[in-house]
Amino acid sequence: MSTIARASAEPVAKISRRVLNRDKLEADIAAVAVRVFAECGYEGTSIADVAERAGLSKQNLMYYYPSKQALYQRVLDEVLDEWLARMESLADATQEPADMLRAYVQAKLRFSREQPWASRVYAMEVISGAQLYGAQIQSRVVPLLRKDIEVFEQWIAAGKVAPINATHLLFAIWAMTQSYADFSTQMVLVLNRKQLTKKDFDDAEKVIVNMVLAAIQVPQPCP
Amino acid sequence: MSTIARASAEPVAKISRRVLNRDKLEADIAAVAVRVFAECGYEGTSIADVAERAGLSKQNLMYYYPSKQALYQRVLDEVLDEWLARMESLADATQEPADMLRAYVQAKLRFSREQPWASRVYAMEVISGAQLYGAQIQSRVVPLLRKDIEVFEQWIAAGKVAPINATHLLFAIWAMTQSYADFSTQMVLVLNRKQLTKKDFDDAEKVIVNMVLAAIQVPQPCP
DNA sequence: GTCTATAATGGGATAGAC
DNA sequence: GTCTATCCCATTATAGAC
Repeated sequence: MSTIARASAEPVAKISRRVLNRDKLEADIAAVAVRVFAECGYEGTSIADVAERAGLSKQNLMYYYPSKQALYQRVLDEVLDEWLARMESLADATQEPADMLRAYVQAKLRFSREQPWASRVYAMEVISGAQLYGAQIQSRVVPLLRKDIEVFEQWIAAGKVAPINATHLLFAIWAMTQSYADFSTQMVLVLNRKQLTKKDFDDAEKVIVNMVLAAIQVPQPCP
Repeated sequence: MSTIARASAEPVAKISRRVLNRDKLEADIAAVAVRVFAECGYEGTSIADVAERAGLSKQNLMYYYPSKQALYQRVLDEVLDEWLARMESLADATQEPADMLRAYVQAKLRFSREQPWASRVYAMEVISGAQLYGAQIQSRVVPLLRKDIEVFEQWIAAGKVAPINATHLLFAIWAMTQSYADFSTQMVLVLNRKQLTKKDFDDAEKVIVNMVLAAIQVPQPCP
C-alpha cells in the first residue's frame, strides 16, 4: 500500500521534472550539433562526434534523437526559428524606411555575430540545394521574404524611396549581412585577425547601411 | 633487335598522345566532380557516384586520382584558377573607378552565372572553416584581395571616391555577387522560377552597381 | 589502362540487459 | 534512461589478373 501511495504521490511533479530535463538535454545536444554540422557538413558529421562533444554516448544520444536526420531537422528548425525571429523588422510599416532598413541590417548583422554556426548550417543546406529542407524554406521563409519585398514596394509606390528593384535590394542585404557569418574564415585571413571583432561588425554596419541608404535616395532632378 | 627498334620507333608520339588523353579524361572527371561536390559536400560525395556520372568505374577513376582528397584538391585548384582569373579587374588603375567597379561587378556576376558549382564548392569549403584549403586561400586569394583593397584606398587618397571603408565595401561586393550562385536555390523559390534567368542577373547587376556607385558618390549619368 | 575481387574501416542503427 | 554488444551497410582503398 505504501508503495502504491508512494508511486502515486508525486507522479505529475516527477514527470514534469523529467520532461524538463529531457527538454534541456535535447536542447543541449542540439546546441552542440549545430556547431558540428556547421564545421563538418551533414554527411561529415558523425553522431558519435556530436555525442562525445555533448558528453554522452552515441547510443544514449540516439535515445533522444532516433536518427541523424531527426537531429539535423531539429537543428535546422531551431536555426530557422532564430533566423525568422530577427527578420520581422520590416513587417510593420509605421517607421521611416531609412530607420527600418537600418534596424533590419543591424538585426541581421547581430544574428551573424551571435549565431554564426546557425547561419552556416542554413547556408550549407541552401547551397547544396536544400534537398532536405526545401519544403520548410518554401513554407516558412519565402512568405516572409515576399512580405518584406512587398513593404518595400509600397514605399516605392508612396514615393518614400527611389524606384529600385526591391527583390534584388533585399537579396543584396541578406547576402551582405550573412556573409559576416558564412565567410568570416576568409575575412579573418584578409584582415589578419584571429576572429572578427565588435569593431569589424560596426564597420560593416556603417558601410552596408551607407550603401543601402544611398541607393534608396530619391534622385535629384536633372537640370 | 627488331623488337627494340619497334619499341623506340615512336615512343614520343605515343606517349604525348596518351598524355593528352589522360589530361582530357582527368579534366572531364574534375568537371563532373565539381558538380557532385557542390551538391553533396565533400563527405557526402562518393567517388563511385562521380565515376558513374563520368562514365567509368570507381576503380578506374582511382587510377587517375589516387584518392578522394586528390580529386577534391584538383577540383578546388581549378575553381580557384577560374575565380582568380576574373578578379584581376581592379588591378590596373588606369580607368575611372566607376567603370572599373562596374566591370568588376559584371565579371563576378558572370562567374556566378557560368560557374555556379565552382562558386558553391568554394563557398562550402570556406564556410566549413577551409580546413583543407586554408593555406591555398591564404597564399593565393588573400594577396589579391588585399591588392584590390589597396587600389581602392589609392582612389580615396586621390579624392576620386568618397572615403568609405574599402575592405568592407569589397566584402560587400563579393557577398552580393557570389550569392547569385550560392543562394540561387532560395532566390528561385522567392522569385517563383525554375532557375535564374539572364534578366535576373541583369537586374541584379543594375541594383548592385547602383548601390556601389551611390556609396562612392560618383554622379550617375542622367537618362 | 581497365577489370574483378577483396580488404579494411567507419558509421548508422537495433537489441537487450540493467 | 543508460550501458554493452552487435549487425549491416556504404565507402575508401588496394592487390592482382588480363
